[in-house]
Amino acid sequence: MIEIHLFEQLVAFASCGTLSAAAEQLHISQPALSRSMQRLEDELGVKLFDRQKSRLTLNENGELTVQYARNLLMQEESMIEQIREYDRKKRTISVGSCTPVLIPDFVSLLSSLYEGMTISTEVTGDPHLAEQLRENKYQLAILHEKPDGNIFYSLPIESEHLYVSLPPVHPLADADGLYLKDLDGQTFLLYSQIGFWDGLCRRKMPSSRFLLQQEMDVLGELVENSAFPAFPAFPTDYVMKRSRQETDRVIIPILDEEANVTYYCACLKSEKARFTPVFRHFR
Amino acid sequence: MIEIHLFEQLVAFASCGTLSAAAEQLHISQPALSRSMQRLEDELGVKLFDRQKSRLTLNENGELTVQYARNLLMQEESMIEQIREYDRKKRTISVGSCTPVLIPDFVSLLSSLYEGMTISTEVTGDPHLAEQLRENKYQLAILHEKPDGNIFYSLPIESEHLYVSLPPVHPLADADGLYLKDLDGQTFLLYSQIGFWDGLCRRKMPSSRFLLQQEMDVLGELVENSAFPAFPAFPTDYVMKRSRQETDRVIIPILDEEANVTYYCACLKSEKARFTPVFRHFR
DNA sequence: TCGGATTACGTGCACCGTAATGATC
DNA sequence: GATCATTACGGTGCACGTAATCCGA
Repeated sequence: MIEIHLFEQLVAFASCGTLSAAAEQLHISQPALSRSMQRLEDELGVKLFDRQKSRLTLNENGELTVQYARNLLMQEESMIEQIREYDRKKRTISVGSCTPVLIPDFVSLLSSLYEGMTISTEVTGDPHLAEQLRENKYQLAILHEKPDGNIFYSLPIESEHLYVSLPPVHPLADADGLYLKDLDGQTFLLYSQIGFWDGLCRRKMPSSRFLLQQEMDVLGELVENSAFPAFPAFPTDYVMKRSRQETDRVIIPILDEEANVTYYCACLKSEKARFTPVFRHFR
Repeated sequence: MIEIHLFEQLVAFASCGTLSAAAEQLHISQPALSRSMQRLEDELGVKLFDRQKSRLTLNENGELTVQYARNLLMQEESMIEQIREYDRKKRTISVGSCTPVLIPDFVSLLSSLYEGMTISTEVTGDPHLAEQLRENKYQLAILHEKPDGNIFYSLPIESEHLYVSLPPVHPLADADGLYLKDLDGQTFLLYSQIGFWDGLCRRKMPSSRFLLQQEMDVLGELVENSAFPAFPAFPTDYVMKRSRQETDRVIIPILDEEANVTYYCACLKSEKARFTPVFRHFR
């Protein structure tokens, strides 16, 4: 068995061209590297270099060995990476959600139920969330519809309604309710992490422009100080229930059928047992 | 980068079940192995074992790592083997021949032309000799016909005629020449390393039985002291020219067209330059 | 003369083995 | 008490770095 660092040093030499350069790159002395290469040849029982007294070059054996060695090193590296990844995955619960609003509560719930676990969350507008759940990219998902396929277990956990926030001076500000198509063509402030709502807005209001905001704070600021209608800007009932902010904005419900959403929490049936505490909490 | 001997030790532990047994197998002390495993966990940053104070077992990470490690070790082993093989191949010239008779001279020719090289020879009746030459199983081949395909370079080097050796009392012993079919049905002594002649005899004399002899000496002995007809038993002209043995056997030429053979020496065109000294010798 | 490889040589520390300790059956 | 793992400790070999040497452009 030949230690892998010898191959590593050989590859360094192949990349650098000289022992001195390679030694520097490896942070060892030149003689040490020289001896290592001699030892490598010795242990292989194969000459790897042409020695012209003041110049060391790889011969055919050497070139071949470098190829193999690169391969071996990559293999070991990837192996180590996968082991670490495997371990990490076991101590993290990965949640994919179509909406940002439920995340904080959901995370604190998970944290209290699964002590020591890392909870990682991702908000995505991707309609293939269920597939990613199946592929184990996520262990839990929050979806805006019940996932089909009998490999999933799911439970409705919350419902939400979409509102639009308008400035009082807006021509539609006195409506009791609005369809999205009524608003089509206007320019909106839109939170970028809005999840699946994003797709709905763009589909129903194809002529509108959306000014994406990464930061909720910035969005709030802009909402207060501009005449743009805004999504979600605390316009969904879930958020409204919780933080009744002071604002002069008019909040108008959207009448489209799709503006009424029930969120489902889902996991693979095979992991149902693991997550019963979560589901019990919502039942 | 993690040294490979740590993985080797881990695999040993997995095979043996306890540190003590593994340590014995590895010819190191138990504490040394214990520390190695701790270091492995440390360098991976991943726990590999369940420690129950007096019993060490692999956890899930450990099982996975063992799988990967076995793989890596096999890969390294095979890599080293291939490097050595590659080197060895460069210092040996491998010759495949359809006949044994030319081998001694041919080997001594090669030995004198390519000092330091190992000459390895194989006599084969396999009709796919040319293919094996193309596939680099051999660098040189001695064939009984010119190989076709313009990837080969070849030169006729010798011709040979097949004779049969009969005891004087044999009913056909006074013939001037014989066709193989005249001999069909009889039982022959046959040298097992006869190469392609073997196939010819069996094809032309399907009803005959052949008593194969591995040793030329034994064959000679049997020829002298039995009434069986024999091949080749010094019956081909090439051999006859060189060693005119004392024998009371009658040597009769075979009249079949195929009994007259020209041998070709061949190599890949791409290796022609390397072997010009050989071909020059025969030209 | 400088840059690069190898050889010579002294040293430190990494790793080993022995011994002791702890734990479990 | 036997077996097994871990910790403690002291010794040693080995690989390292520095220095010297050799060689070639």
